[in-house]
Amino acid sequence: MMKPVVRLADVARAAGVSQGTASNAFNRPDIVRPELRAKVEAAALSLGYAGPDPKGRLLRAGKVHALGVVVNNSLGYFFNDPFNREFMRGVAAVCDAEGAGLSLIASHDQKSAAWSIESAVVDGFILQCLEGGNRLVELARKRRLPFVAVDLYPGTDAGSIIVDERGGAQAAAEHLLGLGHRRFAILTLPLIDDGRTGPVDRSRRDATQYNTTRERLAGYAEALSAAGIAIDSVPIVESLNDRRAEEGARMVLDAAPEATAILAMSDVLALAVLAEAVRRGRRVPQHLSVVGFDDVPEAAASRPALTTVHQPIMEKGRIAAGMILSGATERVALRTALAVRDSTAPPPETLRR
Amino acid sequence: MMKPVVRLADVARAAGVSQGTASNAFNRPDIVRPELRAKVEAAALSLGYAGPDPKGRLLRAGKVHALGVVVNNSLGYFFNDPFNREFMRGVAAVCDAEGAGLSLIASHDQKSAAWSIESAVVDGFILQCLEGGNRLVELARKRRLPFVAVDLYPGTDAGSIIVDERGGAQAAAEHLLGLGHRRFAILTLPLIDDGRTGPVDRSRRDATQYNTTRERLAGYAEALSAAGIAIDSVPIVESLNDRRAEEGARMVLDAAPEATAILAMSDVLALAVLAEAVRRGRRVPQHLSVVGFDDVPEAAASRPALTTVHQPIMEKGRIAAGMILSGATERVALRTALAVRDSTAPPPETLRR
DNA sequence: CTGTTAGCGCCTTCAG
DNA sequence: CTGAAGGCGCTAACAG
Repeated sequence: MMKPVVRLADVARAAGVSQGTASNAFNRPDIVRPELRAKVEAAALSLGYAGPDPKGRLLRAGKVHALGVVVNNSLGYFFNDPFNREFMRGVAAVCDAEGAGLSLIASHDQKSAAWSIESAVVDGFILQCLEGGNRLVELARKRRLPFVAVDLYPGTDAGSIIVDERGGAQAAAEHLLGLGHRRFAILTLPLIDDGRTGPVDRSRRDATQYNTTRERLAGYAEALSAAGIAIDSVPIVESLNDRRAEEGARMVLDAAPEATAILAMSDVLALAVLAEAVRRGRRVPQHLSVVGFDDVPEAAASRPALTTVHQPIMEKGRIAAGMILSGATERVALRTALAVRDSTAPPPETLRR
Repeated sequence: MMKPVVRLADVARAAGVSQGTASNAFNRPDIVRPELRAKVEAAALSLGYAGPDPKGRLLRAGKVHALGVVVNNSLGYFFNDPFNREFMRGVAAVCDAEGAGLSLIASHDQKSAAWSIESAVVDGFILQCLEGGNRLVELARKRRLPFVAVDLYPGTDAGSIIVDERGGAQAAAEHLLGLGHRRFAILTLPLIDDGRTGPVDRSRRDATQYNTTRERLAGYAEALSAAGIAIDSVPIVESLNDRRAEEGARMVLDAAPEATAILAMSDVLALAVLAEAVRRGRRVPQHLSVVGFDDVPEAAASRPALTTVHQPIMEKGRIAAGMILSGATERVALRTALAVRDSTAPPPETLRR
């Protein structure tokens, strides 16, 4: 007794109808005579027919009605990052509403990424490009399916959703400057895809690979330099953006013990700084001001609530999914806005330079 | 210029080889003469061929090499729940390792669930059954694909992964009893799929639909009754397990102001109680002990660190994914273990009854 | 090594 | 309303 896979033709034969009619009985029950339909259903039941196989339908229909979200990290990391979670809520909302499927495509190593993208059964891709997106763009392009790049502008042949990273970063720095801070340190997201962390020198800074990081750094630099503070004089520490943000927080506080304000390039990093400050007995915002970036849900819930640069994360997910499912792939630019909360205040009097 | 979809046959023709050879050039490049292969590649390039279409391959191969995770909530909720996240990390690890795809199948309403399950292109399903799993089991069974139910035993025709819920709950209650507590309250996960929250009376308790909830309640009841405390004398409050846990925490503390120990049926609920206790100025564990269930990563990181019932969440995900991908669907039972941390202590002297 | 051929399972014209 | 037939795009088996 091997595996007598029963297919539509079998059901049709057993029911004594043609295959076309059997198909209709399943897919458009209303147009087939009740009597026949019942016969088909009975046959299906007695044969143990599983219903029309999506694989066949797929090939026939051409369209899959599903989208793939390509993640350039392992899914484990992906699910732990609040930004991604929020983003996926937006994507999922649209998929839910449209009844579309959602495939997760992890690409923790280069080969597997290529293969996954080549063989994903989807109508299009959403590329999470925070880090290392260019590779993914190339892969997706080769597949000749619509795709939209998030946080990266891949060219006119594809969609993209970007936010005003630079303006947001600038606003963050200006906010601190306005409060009277003069001694800064920057805790940055990775600049280069080599896993290195720690203090960043100028040559590394100039070699920045990642779009988002570069833009945000540029925003900080612009604001600071307008206030007469050269970016080269500001300690910059590079950190990974997962649990290891803890280490980054330690490093930046060690590297710039005299800083009164930390520009953290993500909320995950900023929250890690908050936690590390507590550990060191430095009160935020009385002794130290911290500004994040992204405005993930955790930012508003932390104590003190985090001052950060808001970007419409869920909205990005919604737009991205909508673009893929509708087939239109335009370029969308969204704005950022500073959300001032409780983690920033004027520096201690004695430290105002 | 409509849509000149180019397929393998076109490439083959253009390259002057047979379709079979063209196929080999892509899928088994080593067995085709380099010269011909180059010709095929050149033809593909000039025609703009996207590579073999997975849809065709799929139908041919029969196997998809992908699994579907069926979620009976909206994905938005799903991603916010730490239990699910941890579980998915396990699933994702296996998919990563096996190069398998991962589809998310949300089923926020009944019709969409049916359709999603019927039309998912996967080799099998993982059913997250914490709430309302039976419906999903039926749907999956109809599809005649392997599936494994998590936290539910669907019968011998499918896989299942369950943990010793009852024993874990019992251990939690016994721990508190051992510390000297006599005044309890229970904050429970939903009993019935009707969205109701608040105090639970006996008839509702007896009508409990959800397996996990029932087992955990039974565990609490057993331990308490062995200590001479009738479950009917213990205030039980039902709460949703998302952000609305906050409300549940408020309700249970209102309903049982004199309780010295709260048995929370999940860590999400327990953490909400911790937060609410802070708001009310009740110190944990000095004034109030709290025990959770699940041991999500947040439990160990909270302050105070949460005493809770550990279950191997990620391991469950790993096992589930492994079972689907290997085609073997057995029944697996895992153990729970109490993790004693800082949210439990003896009750205040004056309140030891 | 390469070419030919036969489906994988389904849906949808088109003719009755 | 029903039946017959073609083809979606690909791969594997077989014959050269």
